[in-house]
Amino acid sequence: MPPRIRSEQDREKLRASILDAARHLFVERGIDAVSMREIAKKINYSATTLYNHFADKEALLQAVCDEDFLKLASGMHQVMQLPDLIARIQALGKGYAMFALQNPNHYRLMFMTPRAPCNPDITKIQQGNTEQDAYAQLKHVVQEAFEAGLFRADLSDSELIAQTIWAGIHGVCSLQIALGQEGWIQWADIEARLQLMQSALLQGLLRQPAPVA
Amino acid sequence: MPPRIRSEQDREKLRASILDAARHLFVERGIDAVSMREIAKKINYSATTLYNHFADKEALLQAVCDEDFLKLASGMHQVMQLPDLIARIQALGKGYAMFALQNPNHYRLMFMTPRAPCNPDITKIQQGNTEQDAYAQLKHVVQEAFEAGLFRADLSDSELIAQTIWAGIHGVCSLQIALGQEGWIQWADIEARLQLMQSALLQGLLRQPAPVA
DNA sequence: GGTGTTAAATTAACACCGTTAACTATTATA
DNA sequence: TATAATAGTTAACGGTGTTAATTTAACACC
Repeated sequence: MPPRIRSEQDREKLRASILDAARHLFVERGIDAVSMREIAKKINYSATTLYNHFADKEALLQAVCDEDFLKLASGMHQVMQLPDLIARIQALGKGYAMFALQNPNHYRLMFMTPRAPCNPDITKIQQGNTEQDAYAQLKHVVQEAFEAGLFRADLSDSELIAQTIWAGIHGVCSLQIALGQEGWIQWADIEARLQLMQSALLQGLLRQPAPVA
Repeated sequence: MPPRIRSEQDREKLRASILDAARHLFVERGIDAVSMREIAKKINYSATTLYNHFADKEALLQAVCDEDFLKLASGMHQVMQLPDLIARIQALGKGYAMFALQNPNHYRLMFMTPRAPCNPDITKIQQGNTEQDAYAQLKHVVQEAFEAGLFRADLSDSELIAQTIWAGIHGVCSLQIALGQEGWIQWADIEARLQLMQSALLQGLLRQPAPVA
């Protein structure tokens, strides 16, 4: 009932703990199944307190997403050290898929759920900044490979190439997340599906015949 | 207030009109944003009447989905007449993508939304029946092509191949549906993305070097 | 030390949601 | 004509996101 917080630092702490609680519940039970009241109860506050830190549920969701985008991007960033361009693309795909499959509910929130016609400018992420935007990293390395002449001669748009690679990996991951439990499909092993998507796409896009698996 | 319906036929009619109203609203505003009360109001009934025809919202949703699956499958079925196997695969992909992009909210419901751990056996669709199951059709033609020796020699699992092709097309469509309006991505033309995904995948999977676009 | 001000947190309330129970009015049948 | 079944209704329950009004405590200042 009293203000338990006066310092700006403590305020940040509470904000973070709201985000944490929300993230845990979202991951555990999915997005729509979690109420503001539950999130609040988990950290022993009343629901209305959340509104002192986030405008509404959508904004809270967006904040959780932002953190996840950063986490994904920073994971990717490590991989960007690899010297070989093709190996780098492959490692990006692998890392991206790992993130998706290990955080299916985050991934769903981030890449499988259309939100406000377009994400308003509420997000704190600097899109295009390779340190914060995983897609920008893929775009960058594909661009490098393109300039090195590694792609088929009839391909003239490196952004289109990057988007195709992204879509391929995303397709495997998102089908697995959405329908992986469906009994009526005899899913092949998810590793095999990812592997084949990677190799087939690269084989189809690269000038040189066969990349090393 | 009175029973406006006595014959079994009229009962079917009402059921169909509920499905229609639900579909329209879902397509218009998305799934979660539509309430049972709204659906009912649209056909001038009270909300509880819907429960005489469908166990709950989930079941109504499932019924709408079932109809869409059938529609998709029957669209695919026409294409299966094409004599050339590769052309058939390409046409399947094209038709699938058309359906997805023209019915984004249906598609979201069908392939981008994980529901009950697995879709219970409530569905009326006969999975595996090529007349009712679009995936079964793709599987079938890929199997044929596999047996005709059209794929790379190191590929030994035709189901894995089919799932990879599906994932590729699905990846392009679902990214478009979920993020197509996002301003921070300079999306290439959707037709070009579909085209490249098709040609690159086939190029990477087929034994013969280049399929005809 | 008393005073006002400000900020954090709470309770109460609103309008809506999916769903169930109880009820009403009509029809078919006996 | 009485009875049973059925199609539809209203009322209600517990839950949702969110807002308004209110309490409580800490601070700044005279």
